[in-house]
Amino acid sequence: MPRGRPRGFDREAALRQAMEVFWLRGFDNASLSELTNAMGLRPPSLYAAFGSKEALFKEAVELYVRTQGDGIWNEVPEAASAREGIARMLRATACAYTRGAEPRGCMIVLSAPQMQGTSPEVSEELRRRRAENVAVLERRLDRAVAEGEIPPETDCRSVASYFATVQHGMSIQARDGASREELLAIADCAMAGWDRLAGRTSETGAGQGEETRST
Amino acid sequence: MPRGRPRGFDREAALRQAMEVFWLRGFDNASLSELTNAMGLRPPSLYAAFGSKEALFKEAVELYVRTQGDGIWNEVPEAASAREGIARMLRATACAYTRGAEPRGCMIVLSAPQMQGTSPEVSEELRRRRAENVAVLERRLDRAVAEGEIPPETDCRSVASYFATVQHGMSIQARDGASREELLAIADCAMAGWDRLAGRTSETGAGQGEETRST
DNA sequence: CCTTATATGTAACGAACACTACAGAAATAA
DNA sequence: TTATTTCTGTAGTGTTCGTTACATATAAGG
Repeated sequence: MPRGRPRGFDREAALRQAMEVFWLRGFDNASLSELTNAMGLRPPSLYAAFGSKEALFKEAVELYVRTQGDGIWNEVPEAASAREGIARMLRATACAYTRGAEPRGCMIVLSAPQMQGTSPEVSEELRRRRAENVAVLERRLDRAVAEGEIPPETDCRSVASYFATVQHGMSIQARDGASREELLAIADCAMAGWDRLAGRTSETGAGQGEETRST
Repeated sequence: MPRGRPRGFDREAALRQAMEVFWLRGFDNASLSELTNAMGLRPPSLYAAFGSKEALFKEAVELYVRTQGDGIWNEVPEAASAREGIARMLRATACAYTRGAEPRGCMIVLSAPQMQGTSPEVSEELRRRRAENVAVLERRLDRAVAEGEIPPETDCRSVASYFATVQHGMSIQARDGASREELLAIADCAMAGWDRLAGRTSETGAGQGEETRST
């Protein structure tokens, strides 16, 4: 169906390799030669297929969110309770950040955290996605208020920011070499304040459950 | 007393300017021309006085720790209780990260968070300093156990990692534009789990105090 | 066949990077 | 004074950066 010479490489596979490089090295530290090496192609092919380094990064971020982030953030709206959703999100984070090989921590957090790199577009895109994650948490907490899981006087915005902050911090810990057990322990510590943060109206039997730290 | 031509600039003032640039932009993103511009000197003077970009950065980090970090971390060993020390550390963090102008968040966290920049030395140095902060927290918690403030079965290492994680995450939030009030609310949320994390043996009347969130 | 359209490899582009050779300037020591 | 030592400004070094011109290769449409 296409008119000219067909592409000689798998676009999706190449994008996946680019994602790994950006994830590991960040946007600015990832050089074109490093990217083309990992992707197995020459610069003109990269520019023909993706447009620019910046555009390639944006696609890589989308792929990251689609393939890596979903397993973490899907839990929040889908879980039966806000408490369970957030606890699962934190535990899934701990597992995702210590999965196998090198790239640990979150690409959205680590790719350009100074907000002062060569591309303001990239910084802003990542900030927007981080804010969206906070919003996901806040919406779930608002819903929990509406459903009577947590009391109406709960400061949903602050609580959402708090759990997002823990999740961001876990990226640094992961890059510093924290093990899965350590990250899981951190996740459990973060949940320890739930009753104080979101009252306790039983309803879901909030006092028990398996959220006590065991390590 | 010195033999040759005297230096034509204030070394400390120049180092302070360099610190600001590294703090705002990170190690790799801070270019030599940007540094020399901010410091008000030419490259040969910089290299004569500091040796290299990497050596300049290390001195800038020392200056940062000495002038910015002390106000935050001194509280931990000095406070009467571990609880008070950690709460003050988090509140001081919230204030420090929203002090006046641009550079927000922690230089130690934000300067090279990918651990994959051009200088492994720099990454390792920053990682070491982050680990030292965790150790400060853990030592204070150990002491609190010894003094009977918190129960002996407390997992001091995990609790220390947890509070360090919150502090790291606050750097990201600060760069994303969080206000002082938001960061203080996050700090209070982080402390909400204290009784669950470190038991409660009264001793310091842990149930009351001003740690309830107000915003 | 020829035309058109897209992809690829070679080989570069100008710009920015960290860094420095060199000569002159400004101080002390004799 | 002259010699010595250190700092400074000019003007570079070679390298790498992201990006692209250009010729060639490979497909479909006519």
